[in-house]
Amino acid sequence: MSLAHALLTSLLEQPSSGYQLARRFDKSIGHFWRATHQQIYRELGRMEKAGWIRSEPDPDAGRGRKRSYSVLPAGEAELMRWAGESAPLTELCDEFLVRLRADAVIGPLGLGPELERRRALHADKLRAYHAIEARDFPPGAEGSRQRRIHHLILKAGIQYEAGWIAWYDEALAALALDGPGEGKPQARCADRGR
Amino acid sequence: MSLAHALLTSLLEQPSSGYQLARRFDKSIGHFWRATHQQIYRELGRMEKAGWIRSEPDPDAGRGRKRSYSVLPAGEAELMRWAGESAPLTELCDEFLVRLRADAVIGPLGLGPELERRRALHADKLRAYHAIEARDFPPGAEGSRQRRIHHLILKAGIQYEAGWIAWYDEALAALALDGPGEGKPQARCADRGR
DNA sequence: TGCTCCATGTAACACGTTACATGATTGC
DNA sequence: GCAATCATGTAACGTGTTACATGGAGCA
Repeated sequence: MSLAHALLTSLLEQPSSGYQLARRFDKSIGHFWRATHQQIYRELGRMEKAGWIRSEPDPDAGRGRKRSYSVLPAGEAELMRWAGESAPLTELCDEFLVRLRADAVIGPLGLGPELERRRALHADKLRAYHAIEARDFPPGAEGSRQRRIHHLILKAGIQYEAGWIAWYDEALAALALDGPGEGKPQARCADRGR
Repeated sequence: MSLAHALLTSLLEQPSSGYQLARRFDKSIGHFWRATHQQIYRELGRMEKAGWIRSEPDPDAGRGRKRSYSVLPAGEAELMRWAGESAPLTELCDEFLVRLRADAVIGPLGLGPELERRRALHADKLRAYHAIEARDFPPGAEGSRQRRIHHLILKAGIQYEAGWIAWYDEALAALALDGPGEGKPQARCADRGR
């Protein structure tokens, strides 16, 4: 149940509506913690029931049924309590590695293009992170503790993407040893028969 | 639903009972895909109903009610079909980064010890992976395509752990700038009042 | 009028986790 | 006999995903 705590953090930074939170999650926290709007609404409901947050029916304009949520002292206390807890490591868990292993067992399946595609996607993300870094954390500026932490979090993303890119390069090189036949899975499948 | 496919791969490598699969998942595939025995039994039931695998009631000895599962042609076909699919990237999703961000918002919470603890855990895993690498993939040996792929998968784990270790070192250095007061969360909490 | 975006929600389902239950075999 | 381990399962729950529904606001 740490989506609740991610939301608390986000609401402390700035009180918002559920919709805004969902959109904001696409940036900042969303880089390392995904949530759909349904999850967020469900969680906001629970948090309000628990007394961690409260909602005002309509803060600025009279349009729609927009609600703005803000954190109550109990919510801040809960966040503080939770942040001090120790949590298990997030383990590496990647579906593509299962596919690779399957490929090892039942002959070459022509994963080359998918490998390239994934490498390109990681490269896109890395570029995006670097752009954010250049804009928000220019070299030379020291920054407050808060900014240093935000920078650290961004660096985790950079490190993660760069690591995958390096690995995909290695994988492409290692699988290229199979030669051009790697692109024709059907032939190999027929070979195995069964 | 890719636990099913991980199990198919594992069963193709060697037909086993559910219990053996659960244990085997602690090694090999388990390094990047976790599953409890309950999940595995549930999934094996579904897969048998789908005609992907079959079970023999008692293969070797007459002990217990052990069942041995093996992959049927339909299961192999399904695995091949699935392996060729393209899947979205696994995104970075780490609870601790949420805690860090919370720490940035509501003052220093003394995350230093937890940071050290997590770095040490990653270092343990890295050491374990390196030991496996030294044992199973000695330098100089070329190996078959299958072995190269297994090595690649292991390298993904190594890369992942090494990346986190580097990041934690950076995080420890960046947060050490706060000085020794970082170890006393209570004082800072009181400061904020509210 | 119809289209798109803003904003909130329900319902059903898939997946993973935790707790608990059961019985068989092995070793002291 | 008793404990530990092997081996399989049920039940309940928490979280995440997908599909669908609703209605207001702004604009062509």
